[in-house]
Amino acid sequence: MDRETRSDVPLGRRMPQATTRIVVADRNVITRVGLRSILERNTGFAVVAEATSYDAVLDAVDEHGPDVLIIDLDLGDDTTRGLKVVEEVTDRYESTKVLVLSNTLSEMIVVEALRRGANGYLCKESVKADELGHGVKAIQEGETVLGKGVGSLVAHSLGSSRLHAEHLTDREIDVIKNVAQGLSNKQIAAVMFISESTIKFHLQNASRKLGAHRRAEIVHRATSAGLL
Amino acid sequence: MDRETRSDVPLGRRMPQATTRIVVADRNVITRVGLRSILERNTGFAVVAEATSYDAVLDAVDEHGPDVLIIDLDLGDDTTRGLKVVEEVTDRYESTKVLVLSNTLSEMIVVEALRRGANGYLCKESVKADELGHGVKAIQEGETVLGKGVGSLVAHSLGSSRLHAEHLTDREIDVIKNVAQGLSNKQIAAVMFISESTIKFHLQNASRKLGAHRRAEIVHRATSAGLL
DNA sequence: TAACGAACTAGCCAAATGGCTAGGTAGGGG
DNA sequence: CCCCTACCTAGCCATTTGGCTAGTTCGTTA
Repeated sequence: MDRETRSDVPLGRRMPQATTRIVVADRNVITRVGLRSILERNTGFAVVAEATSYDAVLDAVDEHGPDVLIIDLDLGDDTTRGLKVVEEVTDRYESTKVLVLSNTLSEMIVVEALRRGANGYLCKESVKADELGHGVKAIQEGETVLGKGVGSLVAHSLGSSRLHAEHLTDREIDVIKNVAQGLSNKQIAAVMFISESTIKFHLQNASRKLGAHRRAEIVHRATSAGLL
Repeated sequence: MDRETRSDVPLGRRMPQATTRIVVADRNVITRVGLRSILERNTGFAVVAEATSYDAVLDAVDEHGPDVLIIDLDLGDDTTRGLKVVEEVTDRYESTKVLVLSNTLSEMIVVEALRRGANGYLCKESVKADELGHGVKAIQEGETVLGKGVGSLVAHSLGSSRLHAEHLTDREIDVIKNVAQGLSNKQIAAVMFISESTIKFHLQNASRKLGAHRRAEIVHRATSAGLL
């Protein structure tokens, strides 16, 4: 946005590479402090705000208009909200790049995050200290950064027939949650005030979407996809 | 405990509270850096070593004989190994206190960790920055520190009939893993080279131990207990 | 040695599940 | 207006499951 302004500045007097302003979003203090330490170790990076909730992320981006938002998708109870926030930020603030920093590695989540405009996806577990700085720099230069293991996941997804993993409907997720509690179809029908047939219908659809054939597998896949 | 000793020391010459030597064990760099930052913010704490694997923890404790070991139980593929490490450290090095710092909150894990000698259990998600320093100090003074939510979990476990949550056998876990993959008992029997009856036997036992009644629930509970 | 836990096997039966076909409704977007 | 999606319902039938009882073997521990 102020790219024009910058090009007006005489070369000699240009800021010695203006510092990259970063907003960090993670509900975990330890991670926030760790990120700040690692990033500010390199000069040129400044963490200008921290957020611990979805709303706080939006506020912080609104207020600071940072160059990069580093965000953990899991910032509250509503697990799918993180993806929506990514979409909102990349839609509304074109100059703000988004780097997702997750602890779980689910194909569906990665693909969805990228599809909604994320510029990078790193996995907390496997990331090295210097990869963070490099990643942020690379993202600023327009690259897309995929952490170790993430790239192959995306490739796999591209190779498989279902380009964008079909996502479960709200109703299907509700049913699966009840299945995970060990309820029978009849019991689920009772608590959801719908017919047992409908429960089976939703489970059939969920099975197809997840590529599962047994309810135990449905629960497992939905869990590891972070949908529960 | 050493209150007597202290009262012997002339007030003026007393050591300015000898620094607490800490070993941090976590496979995640960000967490390690964050912990170090937060702890060394307070004077009196020194992180003398970091470990990223079970073996490295044992080595580090061996070499440094720290006052406190802060450890994430999930340091590798073998999820139950963390508990064994806690037991080993508290058994062999009586002067080293152990503070477990986990990201998941499972009744079974908490209870097992404490039973094996852990002096504290905090949850990464909910811990506040100052709680860490306070917690380490408290542990050193012989207290047992339970983070927010952890205490009630333990209380609940004490109230319930099964004082120490029965833990699943290796075999049972193997079977459950296959169930999570969506295999039928017959298929599991085939891949494990044992009878279908034995599969059912293991699942019955696992059901009882986990308080589940359906295989989908078994998978869910085993997952959220971090056993898979 | 006796007791114990873990692993293993067998058979029975009611209930639950998976896999299918064949519908109906309401709302949104081209 | 028609198409598409989400949501809802019904019935059929083979297979799987949950829950039980009743055993054997093996290695460890008391």
